[in-house]
Amino acid sequence: MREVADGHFEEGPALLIRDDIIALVERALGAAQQAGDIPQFAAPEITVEHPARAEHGDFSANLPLRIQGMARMKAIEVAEALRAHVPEHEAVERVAVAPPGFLNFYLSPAWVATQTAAIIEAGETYASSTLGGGKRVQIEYVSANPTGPIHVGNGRGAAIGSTLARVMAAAGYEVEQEYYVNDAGTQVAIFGRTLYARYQQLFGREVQIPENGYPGEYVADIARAVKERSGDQFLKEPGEEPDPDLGRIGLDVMIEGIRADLAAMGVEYDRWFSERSLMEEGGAYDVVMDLLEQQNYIARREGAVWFTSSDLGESKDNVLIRSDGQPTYYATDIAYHYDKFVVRKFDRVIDIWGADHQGHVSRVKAAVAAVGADPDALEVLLYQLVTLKRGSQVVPLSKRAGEIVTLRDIVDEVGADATRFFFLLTGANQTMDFDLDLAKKQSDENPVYYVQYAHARIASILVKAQDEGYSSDGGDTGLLLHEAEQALLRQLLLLPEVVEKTVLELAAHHLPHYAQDLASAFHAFYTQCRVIQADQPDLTKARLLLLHATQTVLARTLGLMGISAPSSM
RNA sequence: GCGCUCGUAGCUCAGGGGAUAGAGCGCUGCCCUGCGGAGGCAGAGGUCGGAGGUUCGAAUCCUCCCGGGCGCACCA
Repeated sequence: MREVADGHFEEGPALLIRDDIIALVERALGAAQQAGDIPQFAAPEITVEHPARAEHGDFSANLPLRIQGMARMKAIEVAEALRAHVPEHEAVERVAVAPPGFLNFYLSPAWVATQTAAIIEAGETYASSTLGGGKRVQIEYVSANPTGPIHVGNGRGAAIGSTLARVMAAAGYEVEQEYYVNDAGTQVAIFGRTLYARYQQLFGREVQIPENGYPGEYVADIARAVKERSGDQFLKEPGEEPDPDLGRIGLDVMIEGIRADLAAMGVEYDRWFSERSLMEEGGAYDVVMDLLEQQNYIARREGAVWFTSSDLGESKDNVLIRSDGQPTYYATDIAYHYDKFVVRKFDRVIDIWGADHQGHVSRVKAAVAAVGADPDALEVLLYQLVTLKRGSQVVPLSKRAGEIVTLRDIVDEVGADATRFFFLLTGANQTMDFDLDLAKKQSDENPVYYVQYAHARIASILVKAQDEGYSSDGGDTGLLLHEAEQALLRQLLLLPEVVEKTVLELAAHHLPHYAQDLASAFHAFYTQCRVIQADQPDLTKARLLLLHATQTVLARTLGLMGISAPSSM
C-alpha cells in the first residue's frame, strides 16, 4: 500500500526490483564509507543497467568507475570494497566484481521463478505504478483542421498520442485526451465557400471552386448530402455570401467523420475542444488579449496587432490580429493554452504536433509564460513527417493534391492493430516511410502478427489443457528453472521498466519493441519446453502458471498500445 | 543564411556515457514420429556519415564539416 495523493491509498504493484538493486548499491556505499574502506564524499546518483551480455548478470552498477576519482582508488578496488558491504537480498543470488570496475548482480533463479504469482495476481494492472502521483496531465493530439479528412501523418500522431495516454494513465497520471477543433478562422471560411460552390454546382450554376479552396471530392459529397436533406434552402442570389449555417453543417459532418475515423483506429477523446468557444463574449480570447495588453506585450503597427514576443527572447514579434481584423491562429492558440493552464489548471500539458509545426513551439511557450503559466509545464512532442509510398513510389499527402489517401483507407486495408503497431514502431523524431503495398500485404513481414500469434498460441494451449483436465491450481512456480523459462520470466519482469521509460521519455516506440522481445522469448520457450506433460504433473502446473503470466503481460502490453490480444487468429 | 531534426547491417529501425554494437525483413543452411511452423536454431553481413575534442571509457556528450528532412508569413 502506498500513498498516491491527498491521503488516497491504493494497492501498489511489486516494487521494481531494479530500484531494490539501486538501494543495495547505495547501502553498500554507505556501509563501506562508514567502515572506512572508502573515503567519505557525496556520491552521485546511483543507476544500474541491464548488461548486454547475460554472463555479466541481471543488473550492473558502474558506480566504482564513476567515483574512482573521488575515492582516489582504483575502480576495481572500489568495486571490491562495495561488494563486501552489499546487504543480503532475497532476490540476489550473488554479486560479482568485473573489470574494469563493474559491480554485477545476479538474480536468484528461484526468486525470478516465483514472481510468476505476483504477475498473475496483478493481472491487467501489472506494470501500473504511482509514478505520476495523480497529477493531471492533458494530452492534445491530432487536432487536424476539420476542413478535410485526416491523413497518414495524422495517424501517426493519433497512435502516439493515444498510446502515451494509456501508458501515462497506467503510470498513475490522471490523463485527459483532447482534440482541438479549429472551427474558426480563415481555413474554415474557405471551406465554407468551397462547400457553397459545390452546392451551387448541383443546381447547375457555373461556379468555380474558390482559389485556395478544397478541391477534394469529399466537399462535393457533403454538398450532395445537404441538397438531399434540405433542397435549395441554402441557395442565395448569385454573388451573395454563403449562409454561415451551411459551412457549419459541413464542418459538423467533417468532424463526425474524423471522430469515426479515429475511433476506427481505437482512438477516443475525453473532449473535443472548440476553437470558436474561445471567441465567445468574455471568453479566454478576450481575457488573454486584455492580459497581454496589461503586461505591455502588445504593439500596434502596420494596421495589425502584434505580440512583442521578442521581449521574451523570441527571434521576432508575431501578429495576433491581422489588419483585416481577423485573429491569427497564433492568437487563438494562446487563448487555448491559457485555458489549459490557467482555467483548467492542468499540471502538465503535452501537445503532439507534426514536425512541420516546430517553429511554433517556442512561440507558444513564450506566450504561455506571458500569460503567467510555467512554460516548462508545456511539453511539445514533435513527430517527424510520414512519407507515404506505394512500393518505391512516393504518394503526395497534401489535402490539396489529387489523390487523397486517408487514414481510414489504411485502417480499412490493413486493420487498426497493424496500423497502430506500424506507427508506433519508429521513434517520433525519426522520419518514417509508410509503404502502403507492404502494409497491405498482411504477411509475416508485419511484426504485429508475430506478437499476437504468441498470445493466440498461449490461449490455444490453455484451452487444450482445460479440455484435458489439467489445472494450474497449487502449482509450484519454483520449478521454472529451465534456461528458456528463466529468459521468459526476465522479459516479463521488464514491463514495469518499459512503462516507466515510456513515460519519462514520452517515447511510445519502446512498447512495440518490448512486445517483440517478449513474444520472441515466449516462442523460444514454447519450442524448448513442452507445457502439457501427463507424466510430469507438477511441472505442467508450474508451466501453466507461466503461460497465464505470459498471456497477462502480452495482453497488457498490447492493451497499452491499443492493440487487440486475440485468442485465435 | 539561421533554427530544429536525422545519418547505425542490403532494406526498415532499436540502442543515446559502459564490457565483444542489436532486432525484424531479405540471404544461406538446419529443425515438424507430442501443446497453433504466422514458429525455433545457426551463419554471412558494420571504418555507427567524416574529422577533432571531453572522459577511466564515446555509436552516445561538445565543436566543425558533409549529406537528407522540416521550419524561418498579417497560413494553420
